[in-house]
Amino acid sequence: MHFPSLDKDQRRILQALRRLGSLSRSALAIELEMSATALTRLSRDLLSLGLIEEVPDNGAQGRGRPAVPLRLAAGGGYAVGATAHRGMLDVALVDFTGTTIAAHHEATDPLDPQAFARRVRQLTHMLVDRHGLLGRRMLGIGIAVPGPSLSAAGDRWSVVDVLPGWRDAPLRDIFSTEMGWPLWIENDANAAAIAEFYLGGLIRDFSTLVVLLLGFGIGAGVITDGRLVRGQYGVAGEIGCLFPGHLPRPSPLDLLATLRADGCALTSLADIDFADPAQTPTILRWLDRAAHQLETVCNTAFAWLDPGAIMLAGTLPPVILQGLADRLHGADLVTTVFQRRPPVRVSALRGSPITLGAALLPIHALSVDP
Amino acid sequence: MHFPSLDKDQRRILQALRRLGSLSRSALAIELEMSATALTRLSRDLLSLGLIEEVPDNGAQGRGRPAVPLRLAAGGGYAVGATAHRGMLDVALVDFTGTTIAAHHEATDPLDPQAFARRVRQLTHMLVDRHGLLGRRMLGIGIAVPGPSLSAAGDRWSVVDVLPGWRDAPLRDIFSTEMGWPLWIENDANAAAIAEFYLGGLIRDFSTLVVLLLGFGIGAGVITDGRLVRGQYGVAGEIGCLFPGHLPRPSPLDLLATLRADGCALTSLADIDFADPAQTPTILRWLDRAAHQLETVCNTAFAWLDPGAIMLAGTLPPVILQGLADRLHGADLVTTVFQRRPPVRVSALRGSPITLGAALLPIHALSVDP
DNA sequence: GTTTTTAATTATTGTTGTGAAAATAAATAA
DNA sequence: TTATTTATTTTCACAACAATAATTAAAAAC
Repeated sequence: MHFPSLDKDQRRILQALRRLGSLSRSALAIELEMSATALTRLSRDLLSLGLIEEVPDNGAQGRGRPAVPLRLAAGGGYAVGATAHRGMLDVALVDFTGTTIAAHHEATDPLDPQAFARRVRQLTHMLVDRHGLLGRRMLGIGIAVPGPSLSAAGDRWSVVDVLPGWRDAPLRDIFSTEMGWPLWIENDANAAAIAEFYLGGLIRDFSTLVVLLLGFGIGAGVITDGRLVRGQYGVAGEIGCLFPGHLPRPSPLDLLATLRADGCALTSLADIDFADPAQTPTILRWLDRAAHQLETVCNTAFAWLDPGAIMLAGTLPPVILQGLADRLHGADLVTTVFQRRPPVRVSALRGSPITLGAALLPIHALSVDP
Repeated sequence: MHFPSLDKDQRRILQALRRLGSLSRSALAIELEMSATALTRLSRDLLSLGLIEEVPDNGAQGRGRPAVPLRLAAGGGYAVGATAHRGMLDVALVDFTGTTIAAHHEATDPLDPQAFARRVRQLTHMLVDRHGLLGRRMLGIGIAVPGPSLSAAGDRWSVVDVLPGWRDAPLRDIFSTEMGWPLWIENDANAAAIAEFYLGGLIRDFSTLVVLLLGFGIGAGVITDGRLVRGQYGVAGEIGCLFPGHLPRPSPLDLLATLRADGCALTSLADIDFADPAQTPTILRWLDRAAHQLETVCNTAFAWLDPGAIMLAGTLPPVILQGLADRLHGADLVTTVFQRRPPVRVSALRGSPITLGAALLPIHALSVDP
């Protein structure tokens, strides 16, 4: 059922192309310290698997036979990602380069895992049909769930309890019998980290990064040396617990609550509007307070993990995330000890990093050795 | 010059034996999901390299040809570890199983890197001679330095400035030209983490752990999935920066300073004595305060890394470390969110975990793929 | 055109690793 | 003693792979 697992050298080629875009065989051979012979064979295999392709018209390059750059082939396969929120269902379809082919977003009644899996299967079939992918290689499906794993194996998940029937259910069994595709289940913040890594371009410059996901609550995804950090029992990055339960934590719901407390009649996160004069003062106050709380988070992230970048992502409007980043840039973070600017940035991904990251999980698994 | 690098499967065998002690070929074949044929070949190679050996008289086991367990061979090689402190020089010699063959501790004038390397070479030759290791396989030398790396490559180090001429010196060049052996340089807390992992028995139960090293200042070593976490620029685990510069941090020097401020005339850490009635009250107060400060450290470690264990190690008397651990056990750490007891323990290693960990670096490098 | 240059491929050859099945080893049970 | 059982080793045919050198390809320089 699984796509044949790739050789270590084949994975190295794919990862180099993912990092550097396109490279000729000879450049790859130098980059990866392999012989040209080996590279010919490996690239032939990858070409015939359809995972890479030659870049067509490549302009003049001077004397000698022109090099033919290779790049990842969009048609190398596709993958599906899905997320469950309360009352929402998100599905994304990406090609082998990670580009979004289609994204689907719908409001639903709260679904139990079985119903969720059935609906995701339906939607997948619909999207596959609509985009003419029938018969093309399905690499698998990634599902991002809010909440940490209950086991290192990732069979059961402590899903936040707004999703009825999810907590402690054997999600892996349920999903894989319901859908039959190769399956990855991952924490939503970890999925977002994967998305920022591959699609946000961080893979070009960094091997270690942290993604702060301001979503339902607040969580973090950590990648070190190109690998997700899950911890001994799968709860690494659960930074929500750093905030005492009786105090507000810097999450979107907290902003919503703050706005309501100040008399703004909002029904959902979507109503938050920085430009609304009724909201601006409250939002500014919240930004100051939330940024102050995030200082601790950033400081401890630096101290423990030394990430090359800390990305802010989540459901908040970009303006508000940028407000947090600006305040953190101005703050006295511990990076100054090492004479570095705090590398806090705002996610620039179009589309939900959670769902995109979920869709990238099957592709990520092809690139990283087990 | 390097010991021939091992096959991935050979490394898997060594790591399984390091983890599980001793296993017969057939048990190994099952454990590692290899064929008996492959295991015979691989174990023959490792036997002829002298890295493993058969366990002699193994009692009755029931019907059938008795299984011959294999184990790591002490004589498979030896490695040297060295640490520089202010006015101290520590060297340890370990065999391939990680057992200490000899340890040497001496007081010196502050040494610059060249002089340090020369002295370590001298001592190594002396210990090698004294223990009849001439001609035996020298796997390399590990050097633990206090302070973080200045680069991901680990060529230059931001060594704490009590060591004159170390900071920002090209340590790798200096040491390797001076000694000529395969060389690893590592942060002292990371070295301690390696020691706890292999010698403290944590490798049996955990793949993710944190070691809090209360040494000159306070630092941490992090291992996730059996690999050291160094971060993007090599400063992961530098948790000293979490404590504001103008306030005391929970380090041995701080305890010393606290005792002195209370009128106890101590000259060095070695004079700290919990049983001394003049010191006890101060130490108790310090323990409460230090444990409270460490709560934050432990909480953020749990939140970011989800370690299977947090080990307390360092130069403080075990009684005092145990006092910290007891207080942390009683504290309301965030692990309780996940219904777990905080797995804080005190190092049980005999000998300096820093120097032992340094000596294990060449051995660790044999086991982990690059 | 011919030469030169660089890129990529194809023999060629030898090495290495592989699992299946058969053989051997060393014990207990009958 | 002989049969049985389990562990390990050997045999063997074969696939994967790598490096060198020779070859082909496609362009620019002459």
